[in-house]
Amino acid sequence: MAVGRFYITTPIYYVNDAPHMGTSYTTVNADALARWHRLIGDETKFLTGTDEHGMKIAETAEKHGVSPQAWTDATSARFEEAWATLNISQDDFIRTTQARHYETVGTFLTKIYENGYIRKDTYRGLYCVGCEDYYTQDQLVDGKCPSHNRELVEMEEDNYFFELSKFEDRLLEWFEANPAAIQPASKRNEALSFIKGGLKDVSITRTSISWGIPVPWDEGHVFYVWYDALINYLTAIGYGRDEAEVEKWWPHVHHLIGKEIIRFHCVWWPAMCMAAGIDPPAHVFVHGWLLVGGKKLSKSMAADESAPVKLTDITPASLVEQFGVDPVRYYLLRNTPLGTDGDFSIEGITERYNADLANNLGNLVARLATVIGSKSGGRSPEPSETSELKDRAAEAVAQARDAWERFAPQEGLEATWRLIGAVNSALEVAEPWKAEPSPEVDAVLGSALEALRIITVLIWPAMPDTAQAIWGRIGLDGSPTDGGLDAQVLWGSAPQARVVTKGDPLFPRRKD
RNA sequence: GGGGCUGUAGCUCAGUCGGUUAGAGCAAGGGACUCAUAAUCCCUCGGUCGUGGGUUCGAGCCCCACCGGCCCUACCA
Repeated sequence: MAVGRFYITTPIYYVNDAPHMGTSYTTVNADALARWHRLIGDETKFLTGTDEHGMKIAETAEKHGVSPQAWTDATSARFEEAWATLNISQDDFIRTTQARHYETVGTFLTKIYENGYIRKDTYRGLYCVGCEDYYTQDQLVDGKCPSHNRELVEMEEDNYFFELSKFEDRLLEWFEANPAAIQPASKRNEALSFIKGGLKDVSITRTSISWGIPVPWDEGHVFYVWYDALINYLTAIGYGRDEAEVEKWWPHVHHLIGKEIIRFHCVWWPAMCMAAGIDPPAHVFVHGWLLVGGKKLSKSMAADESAPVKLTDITPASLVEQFGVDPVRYYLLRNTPLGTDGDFSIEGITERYNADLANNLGNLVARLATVIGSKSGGRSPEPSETSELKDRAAEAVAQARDAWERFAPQEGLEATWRLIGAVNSALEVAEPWKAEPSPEVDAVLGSALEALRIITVLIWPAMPDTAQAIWGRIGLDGSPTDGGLDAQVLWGSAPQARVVTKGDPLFPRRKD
């Protein structure tokens, strides 16, 4: 059950890459979860942002003839725009180039340094001048740099190392004591077996680059990009600046991440927290990847039709333009359970759109409005206390609540769509369009409308615009979130005799 | 190469602790209906649970091998 407070984060996205459907997947899921928790009345903090340091950024900026800061200002803005397009409701958008982040990173890592978990050492390795980075022997292809195919040179550099190896036992204990800290279980096992395989200390600073956060106790060094990035979750709650805020939100955080960064979030990050003397994050939820199964996307989506289509080639804006924001959100949330890999295709989204949105939900809104218009004078009739739909609605609410609590938007929406099916089915049985206006007909239509009202509340976290639109059509003021879920899902709690209007189809059926 | 996750109906996915006849939605076929966006409702079809072994009274589930997909291997949700 809700603890009354909900802090959820996405990873911060690296600004060298444009926002695409992969990053959108994470962000939309986090947004819907945040919205659900706001709906049930939790004090909610939803954090996303951009990761802006590192050599690649500096290089790219130079190539464009601008300063790294100017470059990241421009690219970070693209993420904010993309999230606006997807109706993302973040409470805070963090950038690692902000002063507050420099401050928190300095405080946090100094703490680890003082606690004795950071040591200076000389890093010797094979260095690729093209990449300006080190490689290990087993990363090489034919003894050469995998991306530049050139010979590597033996080099050495003074680095600070985080003594990750000292945390093996403590991490294992933490995993043991907190079986639900990393979900799903399959991903937890993955992290666990990585730890059991033995941990090596990690190099966390560079002297060869300057676009990063300087090491407070040794000015010639900057922190390596991943080490400052993870700390953003603390920056946003004022670590080192506002202890009351930290108390309030930490460690009860929910990190939503993709499976490729398990290691950083489930091994490094908890160890870093331990080293700094704070509790590790309470919950890391790892989702899978959306895969494009070899099906060809339309020309407007892919730059080159002959090339294999990658998810990262699809921009949120192009999809939203084609389908609308809520259908895109719905598809991402509904089609694949969080935690396993899923399939992404234009055929898939079209199918969901037509079946779930146009035929089931959209058509229900339309048919109900029409029949209420002809049989109940266009005013919302009173729902029946003995309607079967009352029980079905309560059931859907309970199932949705349970599902969202478990980070399972897919199941929450499934439960909601079962209720939509029940309303369509109930109308079919009663056939109110055949009868003369009567109290019995009113009871049928009033109950169906009341169920639709509850459906509207339940879809709000996934499709806020659509929920608001239906809310208006069924004659209600304000928003489906007013007063919170418990109040809104009370059967018969809405004002009666409201004006119900039909309007244009919410989701016109698609022919493609 | 090494470490790991995964494979269930044409498609997308459930399947608890090993326990009767493996479920849902979509798609397909049939019927009903005509309020509604050719929508809706009811019924039906559809599975050698990747392959081959093993453990067990009993395996989709546990063990081994192999095959395919994917992630990590120190910058990709």
